[in-house]
Amino acid sequence: MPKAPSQKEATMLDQLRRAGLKLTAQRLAVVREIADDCSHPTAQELFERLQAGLPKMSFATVYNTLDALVSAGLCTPRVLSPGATRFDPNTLPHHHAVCDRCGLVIDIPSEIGKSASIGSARSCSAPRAPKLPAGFAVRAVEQIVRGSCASCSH
Amino acid sequence: MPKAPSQKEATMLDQLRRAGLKLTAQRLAVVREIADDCSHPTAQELFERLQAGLPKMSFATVYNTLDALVSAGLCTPRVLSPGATRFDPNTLPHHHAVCDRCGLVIDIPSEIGKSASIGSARSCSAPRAPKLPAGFAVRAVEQIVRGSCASCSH
DNA sequence: ATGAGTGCAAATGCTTTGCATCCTG
DNA sequence: CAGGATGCAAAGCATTTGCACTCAT
Repeated sequence: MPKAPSQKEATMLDQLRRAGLKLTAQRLAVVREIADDCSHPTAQELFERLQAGLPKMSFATVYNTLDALVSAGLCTPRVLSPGATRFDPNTLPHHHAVCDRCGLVIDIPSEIGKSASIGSARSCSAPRAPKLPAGFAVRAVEQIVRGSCASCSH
Repeated sequence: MPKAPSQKEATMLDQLRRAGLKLTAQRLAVVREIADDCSHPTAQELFERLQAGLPKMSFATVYNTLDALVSAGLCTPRVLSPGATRFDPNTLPHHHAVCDRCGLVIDIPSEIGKSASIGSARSCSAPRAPKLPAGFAVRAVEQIVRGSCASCSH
């Protein structure tokens, strides 16, 4: 049996509707696939998974839909390593840990208010950034922690 | 007249020699081109500039040489936006400001010891990273400040 | 019914690879 | 003079584009 729509999924569909975008079978499938996926999939990966349910879906549609989600502010493209853009449905401020060896990506919630050595995206997003070039208007701050995950460090 | 070799250039060549790599005309040219370049050029850009002095140099050689520099720890590949890897000869800990509109990349020195909301790479590189996944061995922390540069904000 | 959305296939852009040739150490 | 390095061209991926057709609204 098909699983029930998650909260996140429902919200994303709702926002797509509000943005005046048509809810096609392909978009429903992409949203369902990515809404609760914290693995930061690439377009390739999503395409492959979606083949199961929609054998005729094309790459172009996957990219189109992801672009629509990005434009609607429902997910963020991330280039965490060379080769492929990943898509991140987590719209809360957070950073990423990336394993150099296996490529695993793990979300790191930014702890707002904590006197962190790693600042949160929110607290950094306007003031306090040190020595920024004059006139630079900050929109977002990303942090990437590189290293080896538990499995790869054995 | 050809400009005199910079300090940085001389050091890089020295380290390549120490690494047992042959100093070919192509490598000399790549090192000279990148050593004091803080614009974070792509392989394409370097290739185009190098054409002037070495019309027969191939792409493969540019990539080979850059790989050699990276392996020797003399420069770092950076994927700051989708599409192309940039090469960064600055080996001191620092972060980057990236302009969303024109793609300009600006180095931000990490101010070690400052109680910064943006932590320095060094101070973050082992302890203090909040809520890191258990067993994750940190090698480096990157920060990317996204927004609009002075010219693009007009 | 109408225009946004889709599928297909070809094109593009960055990077890698295979192999014969060259040249540094 | 031997093995690393180069040049060339073709192959490999990720992503984009053009266009005729389809379908959600």
